[in-house]
Amino acid sequence: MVELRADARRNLERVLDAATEAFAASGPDASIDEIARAAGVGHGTVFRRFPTKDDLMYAVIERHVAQMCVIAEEALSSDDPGQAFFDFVHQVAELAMSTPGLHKCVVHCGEKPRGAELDELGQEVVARAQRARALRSDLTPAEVAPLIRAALMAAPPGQWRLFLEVVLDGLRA
Amino acid sequence: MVELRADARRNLERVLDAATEAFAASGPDASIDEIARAAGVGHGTVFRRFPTKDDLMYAVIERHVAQMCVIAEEALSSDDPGQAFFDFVHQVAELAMSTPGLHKCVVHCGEKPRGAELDELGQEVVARAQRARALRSDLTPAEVAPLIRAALMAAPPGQWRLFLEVVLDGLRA
DNA sequence: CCTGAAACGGACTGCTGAGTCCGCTTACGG
DNA sequence: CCGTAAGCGGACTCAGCAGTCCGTTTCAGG
Repeated sequence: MVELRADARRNLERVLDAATEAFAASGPDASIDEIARAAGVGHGTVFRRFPTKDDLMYAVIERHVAQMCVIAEEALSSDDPGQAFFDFVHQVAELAMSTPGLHKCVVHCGEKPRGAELDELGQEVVARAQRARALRSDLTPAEVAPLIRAALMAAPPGQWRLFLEVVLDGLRA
Repeated sequence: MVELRADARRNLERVLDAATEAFAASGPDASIDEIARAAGVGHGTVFRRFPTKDDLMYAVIERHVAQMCVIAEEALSSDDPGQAFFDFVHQVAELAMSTPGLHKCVVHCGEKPRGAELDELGQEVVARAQRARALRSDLTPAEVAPLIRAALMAAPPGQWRLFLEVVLDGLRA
């Protein structure tokens, strides 16, 4: 890809905007047709840039996932592993729940964009908190994220912070 | 519906058996074709008895939901509302998680077969426990079930009891 | 301005799954 | 054992969605 023609660049931008909006509204179920229509292009145009729907989704959520990785790395560099865990969860939840639809996409994509990296970092944050006796350790580090995610996604619109508190209370050692 | 011809009754039974198995295995995503094939009938036969897929699902899960209603009513007649709540949750969870696929169907169906009734009973169980100061009361009774359900469904196969304990610990006053 | 490569977009394919229809089959009462 | 209504089942319609193809349009450099 040397350079993008001006109209192509414009359309690419429109597609990404429309896709972001659509995925935010409908999660992974948003259809390519719907996105193309909203962007004012034919859906062939979408597929030229993103060979599959998942590729488009990766492009849309990459920024989010990367941001979460940064937060995790900050948590890992803290010298209070317990507090770091709770701060980390709150920050990531805030980010995820600002656009629940997109977060469903992150879950849907699993390891693909940088999900594996994020998982690994998150698990290390948990493991450190457990070693510091700030968290119950009968759950494995890998199990903590699904539990928290499930609680967040199950909450009615305004209530996710409360649901999160309940689960975090249950997780404390 | 006066009487059912012998072959019809036989087929109806086969369909219900196959549907139960299929829904248990795949949740609400099981297809009518798949069920009809497993039952050894054409899918037209399925639709004659159950005009829509949901109707078939209702028939399959009705027994489950009714059973849960009974458990809820027992809990309501206890004179220790706190303990009754925890016993109730454990029993319902045991029932639901014995066939997670069917439970997904129950959730999918929402109010239809007797879901509204079950919700109401469950909420009363919660409310009584809250009044007895056995449960934190910053959640509304209607919010408790979704939270617990989410935790159960998010658990890896063998771990749902642990996930349940975590959430229940978080819910205690 | 003029041309060719890049980009476009919509018609098309292929798939899956719900729900309908109707000609054929079969149970069962007389 | 026979007539008929109940029952059967698969071919069919309809809809939605991912992904492909190709004739047409448009950008941009010479």
